[in-house]
Amino acid sequence: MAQRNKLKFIILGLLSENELTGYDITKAFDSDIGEFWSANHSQIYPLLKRLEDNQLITHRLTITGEKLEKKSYSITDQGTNELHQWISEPTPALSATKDEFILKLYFIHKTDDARLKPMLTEQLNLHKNKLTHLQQQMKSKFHNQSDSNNFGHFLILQHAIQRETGYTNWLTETIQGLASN
Amino acid sequence: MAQRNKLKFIILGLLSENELTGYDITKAFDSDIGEFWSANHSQIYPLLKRLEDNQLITHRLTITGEKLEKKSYSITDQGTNELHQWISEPTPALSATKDEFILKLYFIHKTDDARLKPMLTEQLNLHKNKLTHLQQQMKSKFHNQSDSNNFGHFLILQHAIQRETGYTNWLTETIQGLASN
DNA sequence: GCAGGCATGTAAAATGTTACATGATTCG
DNA sequence: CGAATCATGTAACATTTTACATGCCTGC
Repeated sequence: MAQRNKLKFIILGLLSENELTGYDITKAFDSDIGEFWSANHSQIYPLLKRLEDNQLITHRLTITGEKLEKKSYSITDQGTNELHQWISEPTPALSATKDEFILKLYFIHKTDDARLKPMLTEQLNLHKNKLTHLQQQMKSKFHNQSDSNNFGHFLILQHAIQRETGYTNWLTETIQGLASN
Repeated sequence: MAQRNKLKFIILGLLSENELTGYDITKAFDSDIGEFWSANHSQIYPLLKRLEDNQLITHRLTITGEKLEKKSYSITDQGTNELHQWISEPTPALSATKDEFILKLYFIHKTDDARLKPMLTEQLNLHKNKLTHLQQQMKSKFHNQSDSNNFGHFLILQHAIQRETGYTNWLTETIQGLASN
């Protein structure tokens, strides 16, 4: 009975904090949530409609300027219930971490394969950049200590920083190991 | 131009090592590759057909026992080319790590939320089990030193062990932090 | 006035999951 | 001889990505 449709709960979760438009939700995937989930606006708008049909959210219309209409969505009691039920129920499945680079690595057999060094170096740069970005986020949002009102966000940032640190260390050591051959 | 259809390359990669049936490929996702990718047989069989139509693989029929037919697939030169082209080209995108537990955590705000401890403990058990499993794999496949003919596999196992070690450490420390409140 | 961002949607295609469906072989 | 595993497929559905499509607002 693995819970599918996680996007539904992301939307409910975001709306449980603030009244938001589809556009706002789309943007959330470019920043905060983008660290650990992705979605496009073409997926979000239809889902917002469906959630409203199911009475988990409602919206009110706002006019910006002369006539630009915004739909500001908010969560209903029923939506809040479903959100908390989802959070409370077990999360038993460890879904495979789909990392294309790791996949490629799997098919490299020889220690002296010439493709190894450039591949590892490329990934090291990517993960270093991500780590820097995460550390900046941590600094700007929590000034290095947990905010008692956003504990979960603090924890996942801490976790992501720890993960990227481990990833870059592993890459660095592996590259060094190659060089000494 | 992000390369999609990674399953295609997993199949090509597996077939570049051995002649395999669809059933064998399906099983590979329960063991080795299962650590970092997933796929069902209902996705594999149609894709095998499509890859054969595109002349990247071929098959020969084998009879097991009296009449059970097996299709043993092998890679063609063209398939080998595409595989190596994929491995050689850059892997620039860092896709978001979709972890449902992390998602739930994001929507927990208070440090004293009663759901935190059971959630973290559940995940700790899952990741400890995974770590144990990975360590056993490492032992049985590489007896703690890299096999010069499966270097990539060694590296990704090493990476996965490092990742799960970090994950369990973070969970353990977070649980301890809760207890001291 | 125009470029970039705000704002909302639909369509088509690809990808992935769950369920349905069938039959053979091996081992106990 | 029956259960587990080998072996291959299709159908229906859900999810995700890419492209198409439109129009307003703000700041320069």
